[in-house]
Amino acid sequence: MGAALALVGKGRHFASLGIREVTRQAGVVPTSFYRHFRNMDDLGLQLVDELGLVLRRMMREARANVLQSDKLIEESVGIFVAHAQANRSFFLFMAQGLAGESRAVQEGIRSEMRYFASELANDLRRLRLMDHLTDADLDLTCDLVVRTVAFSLTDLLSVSPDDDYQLGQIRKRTSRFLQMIFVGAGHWQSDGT
Amino acid sequence: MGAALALVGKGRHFASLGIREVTRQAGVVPTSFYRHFRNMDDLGLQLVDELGLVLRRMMREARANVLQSDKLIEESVGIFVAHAQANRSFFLFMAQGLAGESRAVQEGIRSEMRYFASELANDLRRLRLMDHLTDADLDLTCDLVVRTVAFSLTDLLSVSPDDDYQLGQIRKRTSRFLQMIFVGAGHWQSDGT
DNA sequence: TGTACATCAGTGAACGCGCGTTCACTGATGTAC
DNA sequence: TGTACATCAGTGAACGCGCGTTCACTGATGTAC
Repeated sequence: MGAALALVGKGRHFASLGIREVTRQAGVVPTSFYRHFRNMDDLGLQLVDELGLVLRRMMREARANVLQSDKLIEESVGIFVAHAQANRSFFLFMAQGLAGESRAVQEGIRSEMRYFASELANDLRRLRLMDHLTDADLDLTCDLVVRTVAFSLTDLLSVSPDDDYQLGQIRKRTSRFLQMIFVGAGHWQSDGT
Repeated sequence: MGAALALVGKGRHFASLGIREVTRQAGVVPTSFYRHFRNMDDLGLQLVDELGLVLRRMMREARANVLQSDKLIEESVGIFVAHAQANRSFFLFMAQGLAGESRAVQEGIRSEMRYFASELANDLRRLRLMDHLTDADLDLTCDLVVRTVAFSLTDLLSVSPDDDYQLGQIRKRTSRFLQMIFVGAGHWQSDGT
């Protein structure tokens, strides 16, 4: 699994990887592959599971650091960008998988995103921000937020990992996106939408 | 090119297609491939060009139909969904290419999206909606709109093309996303953001 | 403490097959005179 | 109107190579008695 991730990290698309290629990168004989996976799709699914762990770890850190900040959005985006950098290959895999070949992987990633959005909704409810929204509208907002952040992945992963200027630009732009969404959510239904 | 699109339409990922596979689908001998393309990347780039035409055609139709409507957003989203259905394979290719293997294809699609966003900004300026926004903030808004719509592609393309119920759901959800963004844009800078 | 056995990741040879790419070719269509 | 030539999409045989997958194997580690 580490080898497959490494290849994705080097710019390859997961759908184009072969078994021999992955085992070669892993420094192991091709036959060993079958000890662990039935085929590449199976490997992909196990990567999705591990991706889930990475995301949960990120969420935990975000919750710990953000509560004591007055700049919730900037802080959250910062943590997201930092995690995306630290787990570049995982997030590349995620971005690829959303439009990937395997329906199962696609569904898995989508479900991780749904989970993420619902956790975000819980947090906002707990913090009593957005109290004027119905549950359905809060879910809508959180879904939009998660999508926006996920799309930023594409930007993030296409610039060099140590181009700090561009990274800063993306962070700023993503923060503004989220601010605009939250302004929209703040005025939702209160005016004549 | 049609053959490659057809394979993508059948659920294959562009990155995993081979030359022999494409020519087989085209009903032609493998050698013929080289009459038209240098390699698969080259084919991808030419597909991006054609994708541009498809998008421009869509934009033209949207402009023609939307102006005389009082429900700008629903109407626009409807046209988008209709085009995405009619050119399913093209839009699948677009969704794949955003996180694809070829940097050039990626950049091409991204640039089509930028163009789309800037045209949208021009239209909004011309219609004198959003007059209170600076140019930079209007661009920001339009970028966010285009991203949101593009992300909906992923939803759209993962449901069966004739599942009208789900299609309606996606259309409704996407419209609400855009409404929320425009509410946000409408209150941007006017309150204390 | 020592012996026997189960588990399991990794090995290495072998298979048939489809891959990308080369080459010299054919045959239809358009163009010049 | 007819002849000669250029252009160009497609042909078909051939190449060497890497692919996925099978098989019987080795050797280390853990477990039972």
